[in-house]
Amino acid sequence: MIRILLADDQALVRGALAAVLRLEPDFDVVAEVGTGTEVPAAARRTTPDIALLDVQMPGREGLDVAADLQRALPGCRTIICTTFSRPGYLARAVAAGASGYVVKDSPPEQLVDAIRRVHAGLRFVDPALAAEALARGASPLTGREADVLRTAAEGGTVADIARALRLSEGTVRNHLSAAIGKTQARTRAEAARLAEANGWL
Amino acid sequence: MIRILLADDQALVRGALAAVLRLEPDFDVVAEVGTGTEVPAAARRTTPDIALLDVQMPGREGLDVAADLQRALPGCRTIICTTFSRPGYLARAVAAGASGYVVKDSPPEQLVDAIRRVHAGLRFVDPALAAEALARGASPLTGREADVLRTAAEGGTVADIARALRLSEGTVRNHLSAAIGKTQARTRAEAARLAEANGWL
DNA sequence: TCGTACCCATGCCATTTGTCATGCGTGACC
DNA sequence: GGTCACGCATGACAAATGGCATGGGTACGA
Repeated sequence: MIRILLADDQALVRGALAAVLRLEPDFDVVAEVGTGTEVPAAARRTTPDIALLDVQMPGREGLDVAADLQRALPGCRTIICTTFSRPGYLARAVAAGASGYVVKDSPPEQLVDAIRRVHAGLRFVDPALAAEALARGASPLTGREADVLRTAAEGGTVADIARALRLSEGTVRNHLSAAIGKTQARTRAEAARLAEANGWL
Repeated sequence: MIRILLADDQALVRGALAAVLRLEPDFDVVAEVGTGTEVPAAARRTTPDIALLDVQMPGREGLDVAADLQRALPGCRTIICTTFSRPGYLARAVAAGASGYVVKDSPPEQLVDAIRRVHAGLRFVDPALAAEALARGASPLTGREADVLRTAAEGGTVADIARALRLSEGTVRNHLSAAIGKTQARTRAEAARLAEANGWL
């Protein structure tokens, strides 16, 4: 039996996924949680073989949780399962030690297939996304530029960003300017959109 | 038997939902489609009792499709099922003749319950969302303000928006200014975020 | 040790943006 | 017919923004 931990904040989706996974005779969904913070405790309690994590969850992001889980339970492999096919997310997932990456666009069989492969010690990455990631490459943004752009995405003024990040306004403008240039955008809003779409934030 | 049409662009979610609905002995999922444009044809072919529509789908939005479906197959009742609990969406769903509105956050039992109620001729709206909608009220934006704000959300400059909407730049600035005032924002980006979050776009 | 990359900051300047006042036309409503 | 809300436009002005140059500090690898 393959023991599975399921983490997704949308109860309807989580329940439905659990139902479809339980249809496989060799699958056993041993835990279902709705937040990232619950994952470590649930994993220690149920010792799953596979942790299926959504990227966006209240509390802690799936990508952060994956890294911790990797250290705490080396026997448990993680698969990231998300709505967003963003190259940057894939890169971060791999860096966090995830063994698989499945996009929610793909058919259910692909998820089942991914779980079997990862359980067998292989890796699985959505083919279309893998190609996309290779084409787009890594994030051109420096850490600070990403911080500033992330805060700018809220829609506040330069003063707001500077206050939130405890920087001078001039510095914020410089980082924004650099980010706008690197993303080939013309306004910070566009830069934020592009960076977000690529998973660079 | 309650005949159900399922429309959701995420194949994994769609498949999982179909699986969980098929567990109910009196439910029959007669059609599964991944785009809004496929819905009318599939509905005519399979004559479902209930159409379960996601809001965001490629092609046509679920809300638009709902209105058409209402006219074409009066016997088929629609339930909107979406990730987003936005008051504005609920208002538009009701206007489009939908009989139910379920948020994907809610547990699977609630969806099953909603389907049974709607099939029985009742209405069903997620309780938390209904309260939210009452509290926030309708959109304060005029049609043109919403247009401008929607275009502004792409991140372009005033000139871009003016060109896209064939308006003068001054007019665009006026609409933006009005929208910023009404949403109590301080930048157009913030106004766009707030309006989007409320489903006013 | 040097070069390089990054972070932080300051200052300057042209452009863009947000705000306001004002005007005109249209359609809805009393 | 008058009033009102709305869309569209123009003009003007203060503030915010985006480029760009410059300089200092730190960390890291050659």
